[in-house]
Formats: sequence, structure tokens, C-alpha cells
Amino acid sequence: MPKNHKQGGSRAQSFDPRYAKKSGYRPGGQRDFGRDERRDGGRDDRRDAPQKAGSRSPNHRGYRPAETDGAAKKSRWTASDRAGRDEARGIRTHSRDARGGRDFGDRPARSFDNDRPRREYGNDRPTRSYDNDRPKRSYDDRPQRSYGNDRSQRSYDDRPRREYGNDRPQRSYGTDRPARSYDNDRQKRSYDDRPRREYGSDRPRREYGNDRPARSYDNDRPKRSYDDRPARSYNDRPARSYDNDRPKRSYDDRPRREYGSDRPQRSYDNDRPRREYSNDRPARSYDSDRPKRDDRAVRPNRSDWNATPKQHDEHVDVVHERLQAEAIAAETVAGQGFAELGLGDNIVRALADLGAASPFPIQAATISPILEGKDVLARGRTGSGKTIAFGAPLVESLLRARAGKPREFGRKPTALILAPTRELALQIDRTVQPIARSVGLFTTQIYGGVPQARQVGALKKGVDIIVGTPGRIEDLINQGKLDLSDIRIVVLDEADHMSELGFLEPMQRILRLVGTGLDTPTQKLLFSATLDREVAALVDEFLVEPSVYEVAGEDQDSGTIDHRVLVIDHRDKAELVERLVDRDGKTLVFTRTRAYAEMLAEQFEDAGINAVALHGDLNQAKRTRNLKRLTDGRVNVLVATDVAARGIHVDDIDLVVQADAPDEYKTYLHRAGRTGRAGRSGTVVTLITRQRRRRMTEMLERAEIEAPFEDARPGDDLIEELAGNLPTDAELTGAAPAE
DNA sequence: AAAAAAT
Repeated sequence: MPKNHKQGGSRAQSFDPRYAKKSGYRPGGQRDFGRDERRDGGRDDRRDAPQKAGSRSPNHRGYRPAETDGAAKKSRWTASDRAGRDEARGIRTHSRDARGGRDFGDRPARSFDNDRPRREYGNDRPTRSYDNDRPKRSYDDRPQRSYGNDRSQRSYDDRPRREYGNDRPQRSYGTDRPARSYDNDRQKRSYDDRPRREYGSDRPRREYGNDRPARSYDNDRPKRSYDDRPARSYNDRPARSYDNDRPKRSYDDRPRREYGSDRPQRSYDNDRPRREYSNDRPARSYDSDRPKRDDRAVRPNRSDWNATPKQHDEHVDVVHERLQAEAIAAETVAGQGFAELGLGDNIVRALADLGAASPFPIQAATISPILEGKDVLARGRTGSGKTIAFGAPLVESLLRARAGKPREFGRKPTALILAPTRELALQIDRTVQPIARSVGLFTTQIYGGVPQARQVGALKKGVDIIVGTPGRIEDLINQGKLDLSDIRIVVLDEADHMSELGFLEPMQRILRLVGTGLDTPTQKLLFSATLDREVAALVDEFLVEPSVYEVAGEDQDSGTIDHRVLVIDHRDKAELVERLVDRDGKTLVFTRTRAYAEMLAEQFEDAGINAVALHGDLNQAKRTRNLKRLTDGRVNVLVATDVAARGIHVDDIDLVVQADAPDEYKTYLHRAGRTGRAGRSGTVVTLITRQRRRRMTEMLERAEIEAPFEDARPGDDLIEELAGNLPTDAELTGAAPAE
């Protein structure tokens, strides 16, 4: 304790220099005046050559020199005197360290054109963040490319260095790693606490100390037990049983849990009207839709969405199977082209340019009902073409709704596509944008980790389709820069994931804001490779008579993926993973945590295997760059968290290694779906320890995947075989005569 | 545990 106080004292001492700094700021404010003088001296220089200033920066024409030179000269002095301290706090970081010492010589030459207007903008305009963002991010780009070149420009160097330090690397590494360590500590503590409580605090002491030893031995048993044995012993026993109560309580708890932890009750309360309503409606819709459903798809029972308390993962399987059981047959859609499904010529051409000459089954199933304006749930296996399945009819619908009206400047967006990761949002936009542009519609990406300014600028000009992630979209809504009241169609890609804890509430908030200015409710489209009742929370609140589509016979295991499970010793994991990725083809390694992803990537690099990481601890520039390195083929190994599990499409990944086995079957399916795309073959290798075999077996059952379990050690040929480093029999027979 | 805003 006293140490803590001393620490506090030391902290207080450590504050002192800060106060000293702050007190230094006040004289620093004076110094700032000096800077202002210097600045104005600079302005005087401009006055000496005002034309130069104007001519040098025509973009800022009339901004300062003309206005301030004559009129606001002294008021500026005083204004900077007054506001100077505040401004100085912003300026200081740039000016003191960077300018004060180094830049004076450099300033007039180098920084006049570039720095001053920016800094002045930043000071004057309320939106410093914009200006800060622009240079920061632009600087972020520059230093990455040109760091080596820029060192001579020390003033520039300071900013990016600080920004680097401030923004992600230092903060994230600095804060997160300790945060993790703290998390670890907590767990340790909690583990520590549990035994302490159990051992020390309550039960053992009371039971041992009070009941048996004290009463029974001393008082009861010897004396009373002879007399009253039956009665007292009976009394004692029930008393004990009451004390224990465990069976009774567990019994009490069990029915409670079953009843529902009130979930059935709630669902009854909540759902009965819904079910009745929905029973009525579907009855009608059944009549009308039955022929189509017979052909294409069938709506699941409403109970699928409702009767699912989140007790165990297994509940999802029920829905999973029911959905699969009633699905469109691929043959029934064979032979239809995009045009027959109702898409216009321009869109059909754009699709052809994207390599989609004729519709995939999931596309053939969903395009028509989407064009009819229905709410649609669709399940298609990974890589089955879901983006076009919603993207193309979405564009067609917007086109029809626009009905030849001209594009207005600043129009509100009319369609919103939501994705769980930035990379996926980017990828969706890469597909949807050319389709939209083919008919004169515009898309923009709204996601975090990048400057707002460009996104906001696009919104101001007016866009039709927004593709983005929930956080930045909500951010811009709250800033009043994004208005969703005209959204006619909203798409949730990876909808089941978007319904999970942490995503659900933002999704609900966004969906409540969508289309509020329209006469008709916004059309909702929910897509995922693992669509299940997890989306019930969203379906119940937001969807009207949704139709569910799925392609029959297209379960995940029907593809070209070879699933293998290696049972290993934990201490062999690092070496085994390394040997697996030491190969020619593109390999994607999944880990459970960001830290382990980073660790493995570094380990591979140390071993001479080019590898990059992809996880949420990286800034967006690195995330984008590292993913691109894999798609470009500049690197063959990507180590990623589940940020890369869903949706990310890289053509030729032929090996997926799960260094950490997933906990959920859906995660397995999505991770595995990164390979075997576009009809190619691929292998998924999952490393587990012996004690995890049963969990793995159960998960594979849920995923409906068959995979052999094989014991593996670092030296085994099996590893080389899985890595593809052993020649096949054909190659052996072919290679032998060759040499 | 990860992801999703920014700072």
C-alpha cells in the first residue's frame, strides 16, 4: 500500500514536469507569440511578394493574404494571443518540436506552400479532424512509399512519425498488448479466485467445521444418537439435504432453464401474435407462391425463426437442415439467362464483363423475387455467387424506381449494402460498382479506418448505393452526414454474422433508420452461406413475409475441398504449421487471436517464408496492403484472424490451415470456403490436440463435413503430402524416366 | 475472441 502511495507520489512527481511543461506552455504561449511574429514575419514576406503567395497557391487564393494583411492584422495578433494557447496546444506539437528547432531555415522555402494553409485551415475551421485526417492519411500513404525519401524533410517526418506513433501501431500495440496481458491476468485471477472461494470461504469450512465435527461428533452422535438415532439421524439427513439442496436446486434450475429461461415464454408472448399474423399471411402467400416455391424455394416454418432459445449451438442445426431440405433444385433454373430473369441489357453486359455469363443457381433463384420487391433470405454456399445474386437485381430495381429521373446533385442514397468487415465491403463494391455504373448509378464505400473526407464528399455529391460497415455508417449518420431515409433496399451480407452479439444492436439501429422517408417499407435482403435462425431477431422485427431461397444439393461438402484433421501435440504446433505453409501454392492460415496471427507471420518470416498477417490490430492501410500482397502473389502465406474468414475471395488459395481450430461450425465452413472456389480443388487442414478430438468431431458433424483424423508429428510425410511437397504417383512415374 | 468508429 505505501508503495502504491509512493507510486502515486511518483506519479505526482511525474506530473510535475508536465505541469512544468504546461507552465512552460504559458511562456510557451509567449513563445507562440514569437512564433506568430515569425509567422507574421512570414506573412510579411508574403506581403513582400503577395503575388508570389497568390500565384504559388492559387487554390488558396484570397484565403489569408488578401483579407488579413490589411484588415485583421492586429486583431489577429490579439486573437492569436487569446486563442493562441488553445491553438498552441494544437500547433505546439507541430510547431515546437518540428518548427521551433529545425524548420526555421526550412520553412520559408519548403513549408510555405504546403504547410501554412493546411495549418491555418486546421485552426480556423471547426473540422480540424478533416484537415488532420487528410494530411495524416495522405502522409500515411506517403511515408510508406517515400519514407526513405522524405527524411530530408524533417518537418514532414515529424508528423508522420507522431501519427504513426499516435494512431495505430503504438497505441494499438501499446494498449492492446497490455490489455491482452490484463485479460490474461483477469482470467488467471478469476481462476485463482475460484479455488480460493471454494476451498477457503464457504462450503468446506462450514460443512467440515460447523456441521460434522462440532455438532455431530461432540454433541449429537455419542449422546443423542443412541437415544434418538432414527429421528435425529433422519432430521440430520434432511437437514443436510436441505443444506446441500444441490439436487433440488438443480432440479429447480433445470425446469426453469427448460421453460426458458423464459425464452419460450417470451417467444410465446412475443411471437404468438406474430405467428398468428404470419400464419395468416403465409397462408395467403403459400397459395400464391406455391407454384414458385415448388419450382424454386420454400419458406421455412416460422418456428424455425422463433423456437430457438440460444442454449446451445446445436439448435442452429435444426434450422440448418430444414432450410436445406426445402430448396430450389439447380436443374429447374438451368438454361435461364440473366435477361430472362428480368435484368436489363446494360446490366447483363456488365455481368458478362465480370465473368458471369449465365446465372448461378442462387442467382437464378433470388433475382426474380428481389425484382418483385420481396424480402428475401438466401443461403448459398461459399463462393456460389451471392454478391451478384443481390447486387444485380438491386441495381435493376433502383434503375426502375428512378424511372428516367435525372440524377440530382446531393441526392440521398437509395440502397445500402452492409458487410461485417471492411475488406468484404470493399470486395462487394468491386462487384456492385461496375454493375451500377453500367446504368449510371453510383456507389460509394463507407467504412472505417480511412479518412472520412472522401466518403463525405461523395455523399455530398450524391450517390445511389452505399456499401459499408456498420461503425462508420452510424458515425456518419450521427454526424448528420448520411441520411438513410430514402433507402429502398438494404442488404445484409453475412446476415447471420451480422445478427451476432455486438453486431446485432448496430444493425437494429441502422435498420430502424432505413427508409423512414418512404411510403413503403424498405426491402430487406439477407444473405449468408450459413443462414440460420440466428437472424430471427432481425427477421422478426424488420422483414415482411420473407421468402427463403437455397440451392438444393449444394451443401458445403459437395465441393472440391479435402478436409483433414491432424491430431498433434501442442508443443509441435509451431513447427507443424511452419512445415505446412512451406510450399508453393497460396496458403491461408487462421488463428483465433490477433497476437497469434502476428506471431506466426513473424515466425514464418524468420524461417524464410514470406508471410503477412491480416487482423484487426493492423491499420487499414496495412490490412489492405497485406491482403493485396496475397492476391497479387507477392506473398504466398497470409496469417489471419477470422476477419478473413467470411467472404474474402482470393482466387487460388489451395490450402487453408487452421492453426487454431474454430469453435463454431459456421466459422469452420466460412474459413474452409476460402479455398476450393470457382471449382478449384483445395485442402483444409485443422490442427487439434488430442483432448479436442470429441469437440472437433461434433463440430464436423454439425458442419456436415467428413474429415479423417490423423496423428501427426513434424517429421511425418503426411505433412509434406498435405503441403503438396511430395510428388504424386503420376509425377513419380513421370519424373523417374525423365531423370 | 474477433469484428465494427475514432480518439
